[in-house]
Amino acid sequence: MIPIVRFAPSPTGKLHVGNVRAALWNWLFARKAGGKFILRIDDTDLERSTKAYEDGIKADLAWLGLDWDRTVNQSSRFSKYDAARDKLIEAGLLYPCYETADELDRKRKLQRARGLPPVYDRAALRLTEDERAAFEAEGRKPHWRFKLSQTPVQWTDLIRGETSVDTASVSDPVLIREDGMYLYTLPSCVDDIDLEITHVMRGEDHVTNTGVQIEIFGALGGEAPQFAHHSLLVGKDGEGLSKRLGSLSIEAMREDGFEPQAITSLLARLGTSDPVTPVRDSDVLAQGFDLSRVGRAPARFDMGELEALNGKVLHETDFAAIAGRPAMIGVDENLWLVVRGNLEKLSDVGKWRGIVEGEIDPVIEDAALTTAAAALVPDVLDETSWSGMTEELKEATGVKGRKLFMPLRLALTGEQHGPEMAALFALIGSDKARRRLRGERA
RNA sequence: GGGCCCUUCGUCUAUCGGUUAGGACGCCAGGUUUUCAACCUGGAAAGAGGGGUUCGAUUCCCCUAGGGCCUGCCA
Repeated sequence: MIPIVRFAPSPTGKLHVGNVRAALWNWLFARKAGGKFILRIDDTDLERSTKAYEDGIKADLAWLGLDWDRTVNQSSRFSKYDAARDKLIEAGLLYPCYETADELDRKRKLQRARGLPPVYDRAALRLTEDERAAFEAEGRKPHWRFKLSQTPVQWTDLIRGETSVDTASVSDPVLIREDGMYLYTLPSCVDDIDLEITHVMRGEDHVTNTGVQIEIFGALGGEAPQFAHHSLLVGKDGEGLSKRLGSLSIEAMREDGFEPQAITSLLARLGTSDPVTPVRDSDVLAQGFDLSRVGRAPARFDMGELEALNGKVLHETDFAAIAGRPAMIGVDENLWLVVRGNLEKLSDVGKWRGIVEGEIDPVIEDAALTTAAAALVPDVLDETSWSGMTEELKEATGVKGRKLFMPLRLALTGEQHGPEMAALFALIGSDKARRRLRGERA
């Protein structure tokens, strides 16, 4: 049996690190096993779902290199959900309710105040024909709830092990809203059956849903897939991530200049016992992906860690792999190899290109030294010129070590840190080098 | 309030009752004829607290504390 998994975002917002971790893990799981990865767009909420968000989600996934074998929009499958609805009604497992949202809210508050769990009391089940007719005559439209078995539901979770949810402590879930719109629960089960999903991997915020959905799978006559619930990501300080999702959107990260491989390298292994390392090839991540190495505690997502990893990804990137990027315009392989080890973001390459090809204001720390150096710059520079010049300078002035090299670096690049000077020196050229060493803008 | 899950170096984690509690990232120091990166060597760094069970608990049980999630006509 080849695994078939799905990632099922609602197009009501942007993808963020939490979402993407779930998407990535599903993708890795499928990739490793030679299975299928289905992108299911959960757009049953016609009002909140937008094509723009859907396109954005697809663009983000594509950018991250997560390709899908098939894409399905729930909004085009309502007839299937209708059939499932009818089947459940016929089985007596889907019943109409007439409480308003306010009434339900009041009930819940009352239960809580009395220290009781806020579970729906099934009052609608006790409605007589006449009472129902009266509500309908009032113009009330029903919403529909699934009748839970009120017994413990058990499954072997691929991450959490033996897991159970007692559906006696859960409200009968509303499957269909008053306006006839399907909520997430039923379509998800219908599609999982219909698309022959074998494994559902999602965040642990869905654990209770899984208990409910296993009953729905049964009621629909389908076989429940295997489940794996991973812990959620939390922020650097251990707080829930939901508060600052804005800056954590994949779109924002792309705009910030992060490499997709940095994101996938971190998210694939964060929260597992595998070390986080820069991995350019996602298939390598896939081969090593193993649910038995996933921890159960919430893992911290730290932007600083991503930044560090982003640099490492760049340091190992070959020119050919990156030459086509907009930030690389005007950058040749030679320059790339010289500066890549000093990049944090790809956009930094522009700074170094400017230092080599453009003009800078030299920083003169030791004018006597740099002036002396200017006189020693050969007319034609190659990779060996630097050591020759610095050697002569050392003999002539007696200055050595950091006191010798740092003033030269500052004058020639305007920066305290940077790539190997021998290589940079040659790229800058003798003319410009002389002027910079004399403190002239060049 | 109720339910579920979680708690080992700063971070991610290993440990299936007996270990000098291991690794990775990060950090610090030294080396690599200057810096950054890379690399090499070395180093500091952890069992939330309290009770049990046991010859022996990081490991099993209970309590407390802390954190996450659920508790929607959201997904």
